[in-house]
Amino acid sequence: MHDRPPTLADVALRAGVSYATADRVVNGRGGVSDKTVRRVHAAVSALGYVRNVAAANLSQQRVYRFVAVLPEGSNAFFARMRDLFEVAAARMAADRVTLAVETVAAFDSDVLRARLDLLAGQGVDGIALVGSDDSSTVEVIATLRSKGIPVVTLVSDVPGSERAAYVGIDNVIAGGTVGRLMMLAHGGRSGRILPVVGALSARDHADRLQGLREVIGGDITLASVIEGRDRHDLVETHVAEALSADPSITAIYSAGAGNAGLIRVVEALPATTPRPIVILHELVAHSRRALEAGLIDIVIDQRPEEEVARVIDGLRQLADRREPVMTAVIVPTIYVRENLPPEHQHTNTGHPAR
Amino acid sequence: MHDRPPTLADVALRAGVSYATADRVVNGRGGVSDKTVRRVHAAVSALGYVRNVAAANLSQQRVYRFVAVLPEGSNAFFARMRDLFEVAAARMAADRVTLAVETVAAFDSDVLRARLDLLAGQGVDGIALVGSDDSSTVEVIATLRSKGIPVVTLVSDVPGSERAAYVGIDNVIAGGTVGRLMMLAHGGRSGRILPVVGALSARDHADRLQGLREVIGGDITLASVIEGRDRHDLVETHVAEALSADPSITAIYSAGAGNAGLIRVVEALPATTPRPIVILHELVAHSRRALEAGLIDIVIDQRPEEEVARVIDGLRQLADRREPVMTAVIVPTIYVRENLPPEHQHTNTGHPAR
DNA sequence: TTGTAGGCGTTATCAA
DNA sequence: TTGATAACGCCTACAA
Repeated sequence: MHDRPPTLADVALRAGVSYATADRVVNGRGGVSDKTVRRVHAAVSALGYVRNVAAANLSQQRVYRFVAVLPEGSNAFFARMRDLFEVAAARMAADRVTLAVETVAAFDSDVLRARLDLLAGQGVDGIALVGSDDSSTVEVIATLRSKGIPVVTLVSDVPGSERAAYVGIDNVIAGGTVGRLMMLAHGGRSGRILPVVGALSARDHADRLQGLREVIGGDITLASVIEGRDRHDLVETHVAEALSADPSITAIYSAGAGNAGLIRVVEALPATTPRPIVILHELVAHSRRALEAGLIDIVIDQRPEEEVARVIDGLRQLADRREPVMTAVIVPTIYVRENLPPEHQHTNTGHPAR
Repeated sequence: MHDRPPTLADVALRAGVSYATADRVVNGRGGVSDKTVRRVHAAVSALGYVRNVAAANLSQQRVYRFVAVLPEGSNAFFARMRDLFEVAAARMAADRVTLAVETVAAFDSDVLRARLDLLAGQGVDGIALVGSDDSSTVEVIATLRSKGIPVVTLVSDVPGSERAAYVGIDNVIAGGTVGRLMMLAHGGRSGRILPVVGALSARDHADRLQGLREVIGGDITLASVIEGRDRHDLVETHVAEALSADPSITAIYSAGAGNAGLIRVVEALPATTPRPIVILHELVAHSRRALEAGLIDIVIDQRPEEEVARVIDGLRQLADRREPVMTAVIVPTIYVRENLPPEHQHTNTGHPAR
């Protein structure tokens, strides 16, 4: 009735071999005769043996050491992500897995490279990093992989690289989603969307814009793109100018950061005319408040909570060399005022501590 | 540099007591003098000792036995959920946790009770079940809890009960979200929403309607509610009637199941007039296809994948008597045509196998 | 090519 | 009130 799961000892017994031989077969260590191999395999499937990962790790004193490398700086989104990693790290101590969160200067691939080389020498079992497009990053990932250290790209992929997996959204899909919502919100009427990005050269922003273009149609047009460099001051002035220059604008889509500036513009708009429809990315403190205040309509979010969970799960699987289950890309989630998740406790300010 | 995490032996050594004594203190087994207790606690925090769960479970030959009880029948949503549980169960074999998925006749609390009583006698470590409102269920949960078996309610809560946690969406929030989207889609114009539910007596459906009511305003009104008993044939005829009887209807919100019927009605609508805005619940085969075909606008989904993950994680934590982290309710997710997740492999048909 | 045995960190039993 | 120690299932060094 209450039979415990079979152990390797059970398998060995049934196959009529020693424990060590059964182990050699099961773990493919070689040096076993064909006849024996078959006997052991038969016993394994007859008994339904499944290796006990916990016991295995215990015997090896296996400690998982993972590192997440995030861009440093004052970005609210990555501050949130850092929080999430740290909370997760605390929860995992009892499972003998450590997760260190590091920050490197954003967009400086030399610094990143140096840091990763260092980590490679220190017995790290897996690394998660926010990808960037340059070839230098591709190389580092290849180097790490050759040393047996799997790399998972996070938020932004490094397509040509040997990363084991990408955890993040598809930005074309995200932009397309925004497009659909814009269509819906215009309800067949004509309209003009003002697109705001950090820079058109940024891959993710460009992808989002492309997704938007693919979906909008009918009487909806695009105004010329504003590049706000993800800085709220620049976003503020440029958007304010664009709105006063072109009264036909009915909607704003901000594909990048610096949205505090955009929100200030909307807030300052005269109450006489209906404000434009506003959709932007990432649920952070200021976008949440704007949504609650009715200043903006929709926030499209890449769910950092889910991303963090997947990164950790994925790294663990890779370190265990289990079948990599690694499910598909993250689905961008749509927040309106009514389905906001409960507010979390904020720890990292996003500003460098020192 | 590469120091392994401290073990209880390290703690004992530092506290100047035997291993067994340190164990007694750490696990609160009593029978230790105050002085000693303090010494051990001091050592624990000095060294930063964290109990190694894997080793503990190994020594106890701990095998987690969880059971998920789902309503049987031809509901596509629960078929999907069953799939998800089964996939998760397979993945967990190596971690010595078994998860059996059972189905009981929907809405028959006597059958449910009998099944649960049986399980209680069989050494189950935790149960997930889809709640229903009746007092009988409240009692069973209390009984299980008194036997030390934690219960997690899933999809539908049992508020007055002693369930350890609820994993599911807040249906008022879900309805409110729909309300907001309806407002957005009408863009200030007037409109009339046709609400479709399974039954007004169903708690979740009623909650969704309430959420909707709380948000809509302006020139948006509600037509009288259709009760379709979650049957696609009834939904089909009633919705068709309502639409032809009231041409002022601009939108349909289906808070329940039986949406295949609703979709057929929309499909058959004359192409002369713009079709109504349609929002419904749960991403399943037919709602996905309708979204892709442009027959409906939005699907609001409770993310069964995430629910299953949380149930398992929660049950495990409860069984381990760790701090129950159990995060808040699931946030209903909004799908449009563009952000559909990749289609999954379908296993359970939703129809009883025999 | 095959077998033996000690150790991983914890629990629990038996002694002192 | 305290201490010693045999499991638990697996890995691995060593022996045959």
